[in-house]
Amino acid sequence: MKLLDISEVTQQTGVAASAIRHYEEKGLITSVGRRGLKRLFGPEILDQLALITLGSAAGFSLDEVKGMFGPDGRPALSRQMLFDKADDLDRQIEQLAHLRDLIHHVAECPAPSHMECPKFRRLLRLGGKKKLTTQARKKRVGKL
Amino acid sequence: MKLLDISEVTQQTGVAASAIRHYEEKGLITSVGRRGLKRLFGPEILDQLALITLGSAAGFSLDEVKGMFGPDGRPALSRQMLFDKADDLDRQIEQLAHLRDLIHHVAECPAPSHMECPKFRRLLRLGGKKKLTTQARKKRVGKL
DNA sequence: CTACAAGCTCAAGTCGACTTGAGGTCAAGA
DNA sequence: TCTTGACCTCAAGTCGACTTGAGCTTGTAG
Repeated sequence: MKLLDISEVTQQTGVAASAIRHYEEKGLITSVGRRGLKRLFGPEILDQLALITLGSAAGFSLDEVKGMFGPDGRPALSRQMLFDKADDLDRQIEQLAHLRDLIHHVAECPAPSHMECPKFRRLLRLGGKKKLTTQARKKRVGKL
Repeated sequence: MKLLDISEVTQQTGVAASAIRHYEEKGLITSVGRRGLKRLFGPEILDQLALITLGSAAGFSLDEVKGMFGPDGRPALSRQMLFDKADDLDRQIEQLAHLRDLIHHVAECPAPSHMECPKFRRLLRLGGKKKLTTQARKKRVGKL
């Protein structure tokens, strides 16, 4: 079982070293030891980081991700809270799909002003009235 | 055609007055005039705010929303950029669906540690390798 | 006419998730 | 042994989207 230093982890996951340290500080991950000052991680760190990346890409805060599946893999959230989160995700998905349709329409519709296009307004009316039971957040997911 | 003051707009849209002023300052919307100091808005503001809310709920920055459909309704973005954004949304949707499945599994799986559950790891492996062509951001979408 | 609630402006603050920078440490190669 | 480069810590900074607070203005009800 090979131990990885932080540069190997960043290489294999694309997660910045500063972010990894940040996650450790917040208790989302733990290093298995040190060589001198340098952190050493077990191979499971790769899955854990994939999970953190996925969770935060989906709009959960680090604290929420931590609650969903902590470093030990045991969720700190109740079953009900997890189901609520899954429902939130479904609503978020609906919204995204809705916006995607709207954007497609904008790209294709010849009307000079979309607000005057009845189809656009109809699409617009469909969305945005449901409440989320837990917070969902959004931040930069990726670039170019 | 009735004019609305800012409190009526917040009432009908749920968007805070401070946010509305912020959007105006950033050029996403414009008020049609003033009564004394107080801003007056035309009824189209309701659709415009719905659009802004939807767009930013979907992870776009205010600048991006502004580009997608400015206050005049004419998109400042090329058709290609719009299609790219729509594709990004599709990828984001995939990720969200993926995480939802993972969370459902976490809620239902009896394994003490998810990292040891083969199904969990299989689900985990499926996601998180696609690139977005434009930035997608995430922020607070709603609460409770 | 006067008071007041509601809005206004402008500057500063907040929050989350990192990033950056200064200055320090240390394992390993020459 | 000496040097170096990779890492370290800790404090401070950044970014976006607002929110908050202080102090000012004004249409409208009494």
